Amino acid sequence: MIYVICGPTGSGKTQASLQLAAFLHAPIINADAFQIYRDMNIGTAKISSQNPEYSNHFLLDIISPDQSFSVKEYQQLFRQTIDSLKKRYTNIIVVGGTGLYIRASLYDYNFEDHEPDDTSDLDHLSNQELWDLLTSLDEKSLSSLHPNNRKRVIRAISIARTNRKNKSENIQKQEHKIIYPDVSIYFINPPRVELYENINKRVDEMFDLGLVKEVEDLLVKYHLSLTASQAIGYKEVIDYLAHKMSLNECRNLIKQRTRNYAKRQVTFFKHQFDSQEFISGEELVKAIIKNGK
RNA sequence: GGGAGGGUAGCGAAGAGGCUAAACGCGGCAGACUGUAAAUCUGUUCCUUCGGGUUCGGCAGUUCGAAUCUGCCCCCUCCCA
Repeated sequence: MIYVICGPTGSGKTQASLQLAAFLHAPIINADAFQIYRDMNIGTAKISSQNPEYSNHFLLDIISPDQSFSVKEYQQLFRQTIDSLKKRYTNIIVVGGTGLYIRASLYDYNFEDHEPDDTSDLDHLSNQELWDLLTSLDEKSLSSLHPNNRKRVIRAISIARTNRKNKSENIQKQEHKIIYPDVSIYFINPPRVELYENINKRVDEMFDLGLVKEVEDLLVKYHLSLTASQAIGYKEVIDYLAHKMSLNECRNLIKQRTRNYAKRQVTFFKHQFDSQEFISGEELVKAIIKNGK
């Protein structure tokens, strides 16, 4: 049985996963795009490596912060990990807040074979010009995109011009089903006010734990990759260290962006997954334990 | 006490007689999501029974018509004393 625990940051996923892991004798697979990275600990609210449960985690601390990472790589790693863990365990827990990673891994997403090509030749084009270009290459993909969403429009163009199949064809070929037979998805969705308060509190705690120092060390040790440098809590501290804002502004900005991010996560989980919803991690754990007895 | 500049929607900030329920930004709310996803993007945001109603510090005026002009009053900031 695969137990997927999802929810916004600060909803209590980690705590719930640890309790469930103990109850179900299950390993935990991380589904968080930034806990993947080594040496990014405080800002990602990662479980401490000192915690005895740490060794029970997979897909945690597996990539160096100077490396880029993508859903496709995650999907591969996830499926390999599930396959090997299934030989040893009857239950597996998946926890994380990165909806796309979870969805791409669970569902029959099938990313194109070719690496995305260099799209720098498209940079100077206007949104409208990109849109027109995509219209000529893959008209069907237009319906799922917005002209202002450059990043996605460029991606669709890139796929269409480097692969045999374009994006819309590829998606059409999929069945949009979960590929594993035994998955249950649990969604922790706390009341908004409570969630936001918790996020604010947690950001303060991160600073108390030495977030600024962690970022300083990170910058000394690595040249952060494009993906790693996008982490909330890190990019803001980097700007603070570059004297672009005060410490207080930095702290408030992190809180702000984390709240905004949490809202986006809620939207994703609410609509992209068929899940059982709980208002807290405790409720979730209670329900599963009750069920298991 | 003298002088100058201000008070606009939750916040910041435009607007200087009609085209203004009031640009824009932030925040809030809602949404999208198939290779950067802690990313990227969209919609909405005075009230409303969708007919309309009530707004731009307050009151009183001018005007066919005022957030915009006049008078008085109340606050705020800065300069001189």
